[in-house]
Amino acid sequence: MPKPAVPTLEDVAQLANVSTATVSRCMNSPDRVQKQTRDRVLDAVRELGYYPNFGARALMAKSTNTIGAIIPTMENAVFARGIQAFQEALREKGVTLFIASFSYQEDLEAEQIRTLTARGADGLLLIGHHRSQDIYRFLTNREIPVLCAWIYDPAQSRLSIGFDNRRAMKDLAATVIAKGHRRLGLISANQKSNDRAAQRVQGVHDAMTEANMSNESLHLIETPYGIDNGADAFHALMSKPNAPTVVMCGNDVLATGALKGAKAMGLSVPKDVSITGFDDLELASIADPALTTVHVPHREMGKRAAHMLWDIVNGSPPTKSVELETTLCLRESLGTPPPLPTGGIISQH
Amino acid sequence: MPKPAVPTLEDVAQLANVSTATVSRCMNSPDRVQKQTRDRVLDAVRELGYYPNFGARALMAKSTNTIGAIIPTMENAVFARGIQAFQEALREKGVTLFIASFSYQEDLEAEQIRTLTARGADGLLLIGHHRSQDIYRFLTNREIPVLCAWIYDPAQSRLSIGFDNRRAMKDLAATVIAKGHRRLGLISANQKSNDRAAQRVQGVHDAMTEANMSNESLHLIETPYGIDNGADAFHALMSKPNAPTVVMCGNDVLATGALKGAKAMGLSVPKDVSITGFDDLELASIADPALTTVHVPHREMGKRAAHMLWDIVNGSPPTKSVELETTLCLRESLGTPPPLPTGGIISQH
DNA sequence: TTTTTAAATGCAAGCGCTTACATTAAAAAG
DNA sequence: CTTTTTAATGTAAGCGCTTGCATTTAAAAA
Repeated sequence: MPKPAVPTLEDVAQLANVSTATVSRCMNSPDRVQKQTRDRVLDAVRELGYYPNFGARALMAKSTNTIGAIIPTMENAVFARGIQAFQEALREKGVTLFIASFSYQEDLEAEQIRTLTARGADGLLLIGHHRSQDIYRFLTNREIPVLCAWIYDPAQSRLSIGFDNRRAMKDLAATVIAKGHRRLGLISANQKSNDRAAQRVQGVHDAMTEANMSNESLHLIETPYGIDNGADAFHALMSKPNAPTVVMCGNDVLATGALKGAKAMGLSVPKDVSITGFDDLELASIADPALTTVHVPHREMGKRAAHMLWDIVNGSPPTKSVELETTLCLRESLGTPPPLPTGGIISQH
Repeated sequence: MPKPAVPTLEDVAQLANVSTATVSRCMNSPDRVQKQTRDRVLDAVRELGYYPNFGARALMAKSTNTIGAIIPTMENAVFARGIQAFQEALREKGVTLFIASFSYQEDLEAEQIRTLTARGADGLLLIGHHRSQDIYRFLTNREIPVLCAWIYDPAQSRLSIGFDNRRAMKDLAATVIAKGHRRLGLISANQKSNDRAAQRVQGVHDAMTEANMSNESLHLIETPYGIDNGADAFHALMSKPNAPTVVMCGNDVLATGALKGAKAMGLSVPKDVSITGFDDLELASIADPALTTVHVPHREMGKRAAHMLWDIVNGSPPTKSVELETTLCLRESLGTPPPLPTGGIISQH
């Protein structure tokens, strides 16, 4: 039997002619061991290519220096960007980040939470507040520090960092309404599995209520993420009688799809119909016409989330959630409603 | 001292009135224990909210059912997309995926490799072939199965799945040259830290050589990832005397930046200057004008990578690397060179 | 019914590491 | 030169789990 076995503490100890305790000390608190011995040990470590076994270490130590992030999908640039910043900030603190995604399936998220926890994550970054009581109970029992990001909901007591999706969308909708739009279309992600999406829809309702508009004048359509889905939804919306004069979208990707849909239908934006997005991805300013949207500081959120979570894990939790500012980006895709109904099959007499 | 302590195997055993061995068997090979006992144990598990400690388990078992992926950055849609597919395919096999990123810093990648290895990853997905001997030696010693993705280089013996960056770019460049272009600009990512980028540059050289063009007629500029970096690079390229008639870009994001740069300089694409990309992100078809680029099947790559790595880990490694097909996407942004030099400060007499 | 065989379970030895405590050696004090 | 103090190192007990082997129990065969 050949012996490519990975070297253990014991092997190092033997080679350096010391006890395993000493080797361990060399790795964890080098100053507690004499320089001469330390050098000998370090040499052995190098020679053997020793690297401590994480499992064994985690078994003893309370802390693993690892935190986990569980996001819906990496394919959404919004998360990719924020998590990247999150990771970079953690790295500076010497913390390893593990990322897992769950494709917007709630049970899968729960599983990932359990997995990461069992693997000794010191803390978890989650997206949004919405999840089962069960999983929150689990987290509480284990005393796993959790930070929810991409959301700020004053009504929730749980610690979070993010922005007020509802208010941000309300502001945008109010602006839209102020432009004179009265028939609104809204393309949203699935509200059930995505509380941020739900809040944005709420925001539109808020603005409409404030403008004394009935909820009937909102055409809502839910669709999965993706440019083409946005285009399809747009088409569906505009094919109805009494088509909306503006189509608001829950995010920039859907909005870009809507833009594409408009082009396909031969509608000019914003002359025939206005379109808005949310997130302010680079996509939004590249699009033609440039997308009116809401700018969200994803990177800053990721970075600050890292610091917050670190503080929580290390016993000095911030006392309250952090609300980040969003800003309206008014660009070409939003205009005043056309003088006459567009795209509708039925015209008004 | 309160006792929110997380429940262990022992606790479950006690509650169910069996030995820890039995509980362990219930979790790992349920058929080796009588139904009646099993039910009792499972009830206890549920009641206590028990979840096995991964570290302890990894200490014993050889396999952890975890694989790791180490990518340059999540912010590049190309990886986000491929990894998402990778993850989904792994999930179907019940394998957990951990993702780590290294921001194109080689030493950081090495560290992540060590970390993931120490944490018991059964296999690793890496991007490209280029990395230090040291780290390959480490991987070999540990006998960690590794699969390199996003690359297919017949010259390398190491197992990989991907496409031939060099040939794909050569084909594109040949097409460009066939259009009549003789002064080429090339915006590339850093070649040193990114062998895919280097190969693409090589591809352009190949095509030029084949067309009997001297290397001097290629203006190469390296820049970090990002739309604005692409725009800046484009500007730099076009401000030189004897500006290129076509600017090829190492990826779609840089190309989109170039497009933006062209707009800012008042150059019309492709009338005044042609631009090409690589990857065929959604961005490419949304852009105006639509980007000529190379389509890469990122999702398929991710999915197949999952199966390959799984096979490797489970002892039935494929005998050879897999080459995926790329396809040229000829769109509006590539045209014939303008009759007269454009953008250049010096005109030719 | 007794013996054989198989199935179900328990026992206990670690996996590689950390750490309280014991031991030893060296420095400081008397 | 002995005694006290301190720094450096070793000893060994687990952390929570899996698993080979021993033991018990039940079913099958004789």
